[in-house]
Amino acid sequence: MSKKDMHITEAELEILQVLWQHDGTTVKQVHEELTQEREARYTTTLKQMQVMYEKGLLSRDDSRRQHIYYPEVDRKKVQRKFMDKMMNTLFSGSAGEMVLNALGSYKTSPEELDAIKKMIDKAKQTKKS
Amino acid sequence: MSKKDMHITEAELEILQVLWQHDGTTVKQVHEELTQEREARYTTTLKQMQVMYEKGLLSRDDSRRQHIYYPEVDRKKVQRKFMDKMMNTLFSGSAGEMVLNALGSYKTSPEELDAIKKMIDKAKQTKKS
DNA sequence: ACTAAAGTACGATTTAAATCGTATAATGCA
DNA sequence: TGCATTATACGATTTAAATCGTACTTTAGT
Repeated sequence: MSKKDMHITEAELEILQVLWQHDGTTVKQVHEELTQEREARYTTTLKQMQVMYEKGLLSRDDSRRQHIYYPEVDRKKVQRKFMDKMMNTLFSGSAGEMVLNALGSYKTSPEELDAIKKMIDKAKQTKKS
Repeated sequence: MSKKDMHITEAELEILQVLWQHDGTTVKQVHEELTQEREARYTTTLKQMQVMYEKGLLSRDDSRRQHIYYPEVDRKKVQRKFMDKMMNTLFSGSAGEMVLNALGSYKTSPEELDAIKKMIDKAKQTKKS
């Protein structure tokens, strides 16, 4: 299965989230972050990361005893993939509806609001010219 | 399990999507819509809807032979729940990041862009006062 | 050199979701 | 009435994800 259409599970997503935030992560680190949210045995986390490694979702440096893992999938691409699915199954394919909903539901900082406005203006600009 | 924290699966979401678009739907209708996307036996769809009915996700009128199903979960609430999860596991909890990403990735109609702008202005207004 | 501590490896099990086949019931119509 | 058609009911199976226990390995400290 190509990495492009690889199915990423819930648990895998949680692990990726941790890995994306560091530059090389041990199983121990990941496990500690995960278990702040929910319970799990250490070997469960370990096994999951091993499976992800076999699938090619992660790479690792095993030259030392404590292996160091790295994400091998691009965060932006994964975000995109999940957004696509959500847009299709929950917002009838409308990005606008999704965005309106998000802005209506969550607090957003003024800086981000400005950034969004700029992005909209840019999009309109492109359309006009 | 309360409907509030009920876990909704992928397949269930697809079925809900169809039901939300009609005012009462037969298994046959749902099945026909689903199989435009992917293959499945009729009894698979039927069984899924029966399970959803038992879980309370759907209600139905079985006074006639051909049962009519209705969604019993609110679309907005389900959207919200899935967005929450996505925001947390993929956008580090930042709605702004998610919105910027969505606007950058998908085409959005000028009307919707205006609507979004209005919403931003309203949000800012609230903040100031 | 021995042992405790801290790792990884990996098969086996459990849990949950999705799929399907077969039985049965109701309906319409020749 | 009898039969083909179109439904639902539901147990059983398959598939996939997540979890865990136990065995083994490496390292550091004494």
